[in-house]
Amino acid sequence: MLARKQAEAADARRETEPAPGTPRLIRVLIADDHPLVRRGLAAIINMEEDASVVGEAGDGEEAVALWRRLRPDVTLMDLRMPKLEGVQAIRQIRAEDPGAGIIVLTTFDHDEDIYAGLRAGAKAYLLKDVQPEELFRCIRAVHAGEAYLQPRVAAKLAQRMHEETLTEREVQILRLLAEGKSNRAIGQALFITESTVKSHLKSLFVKLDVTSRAEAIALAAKRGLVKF
Amino acid sequence: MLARKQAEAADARRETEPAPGTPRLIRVLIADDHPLVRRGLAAIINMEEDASVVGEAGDGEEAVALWRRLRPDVTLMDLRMPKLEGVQAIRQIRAEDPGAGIIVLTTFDHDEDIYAGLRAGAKAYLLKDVQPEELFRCIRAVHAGEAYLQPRVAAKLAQRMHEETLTEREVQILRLLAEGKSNRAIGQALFITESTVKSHLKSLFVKLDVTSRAEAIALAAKRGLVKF
DNA sequence: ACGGATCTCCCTCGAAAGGGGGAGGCACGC
DNA sequence: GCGTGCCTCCCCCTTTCGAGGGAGATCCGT
Repeated sequence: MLARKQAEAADARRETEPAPGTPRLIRVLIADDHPLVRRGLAAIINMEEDASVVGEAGDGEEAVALWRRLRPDVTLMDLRMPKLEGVQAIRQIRAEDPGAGIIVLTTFDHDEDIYAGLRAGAKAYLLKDVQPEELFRCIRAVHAGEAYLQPRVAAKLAQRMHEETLTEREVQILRLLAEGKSNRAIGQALFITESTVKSHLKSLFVKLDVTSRAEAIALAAKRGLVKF
Repeated sequence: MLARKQAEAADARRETEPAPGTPRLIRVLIADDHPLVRRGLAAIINMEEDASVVGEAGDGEEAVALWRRLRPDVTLMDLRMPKLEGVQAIRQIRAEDPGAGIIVLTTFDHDEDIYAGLRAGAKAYLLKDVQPEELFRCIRAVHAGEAYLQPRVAAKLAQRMHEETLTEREVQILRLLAEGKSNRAIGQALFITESTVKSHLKSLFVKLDVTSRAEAIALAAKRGLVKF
């Protein structure tokens, strides 16, 4: 698998390429919707002796397209991006190469995001408050085929295991709830009766351990189940 | 005022200082709680010929302290930071030098944040999705004593003008509401009766143009009036 | 001294929301 | 084929909300 990746990489060398002479650089692709962050990350990664940024993507679609062309060793992927969410982009990439080394690099420490990111196939999940040194360590680890988790992230993930998982329907209802809709409006939106909505809400409240819809919204926001 | 700033800057040259020979560099201080972002920003700013990052702060307190020591020409300030919020840090700095050039650089485009940042005395408000070129332009503008607003930010600000402003009490109640508290609980928290809470809620609903507490929470979250 | 804004508290009343139960249908896995 | 989980809908009942009024107190700027 490694041999194959190297071979494909050889003819795909295009894009930003600051140090061509040096042998065996870790080829990094950056996907982040903030140009400032992309350029900043690229700058500090390129300062490292063993890594080189070969491409930058500003949204999920671009990330997948660039990954196909460049076949980077490591992809740094933000989650919240236009056009295609990071999680979806990861799925598409992993569908083509299950061994692809992808690092989620984001500000969100919601357990839901972490879980979704890793489930999609990311090898590592880093919060943007990491020290640069830790990022470099992570890049090298993923390049070597290893997984990498920050303690904080691992703790969040473990915590999620102990939490009740909501059904698809419950999440739908929770989202509509968070938009401020009434039970009746939720029912109309989902083509079910108000009774059914209440029924779902009941189990929802039990699972989230709350007693009011307002509490439910607050908790859902904290966990990243709904986005504003 | 400019002359004074230059004079003070002369003896304060310490910290990170990559290009000392070149004359009249714009001396930039970065305050952001993400080391990765700090280093990234510093890297690309230092690539510019006329600017140089002289210091990096990881929280609000550090930002104020470093600003005192370094007296930079321009300060890039994130809003959400540990220990001391960006807005507070801006206030403290402006209290010492009303002419201080401060640029808010953040991901939040909530009108409330924008308003608070500029009211505190920032000369510019940039969203992190700006192109690096625009950031450089902004730094130069602020260094020249000018204000700088992105069209998107200006639009948000204009929009806010047409919105009803909430009273202090109403904001307090809105925050407790967003935590999922009942009217009674809110009353107990604020040492007022439930009737009074309802009374405030009435005007709150009218101002926000909503009909339920859930809607109010959703809207407040969108506007940045409450943080999760 | 005045209006205006804000905060405080009170009333009623109908409409939602929440708590307690039960129950049928349906798909999925063991 | 039988349980299990999920979705659907129903009942009753109590509590809370939200809408409609009104009203006194304070502070502040003019």
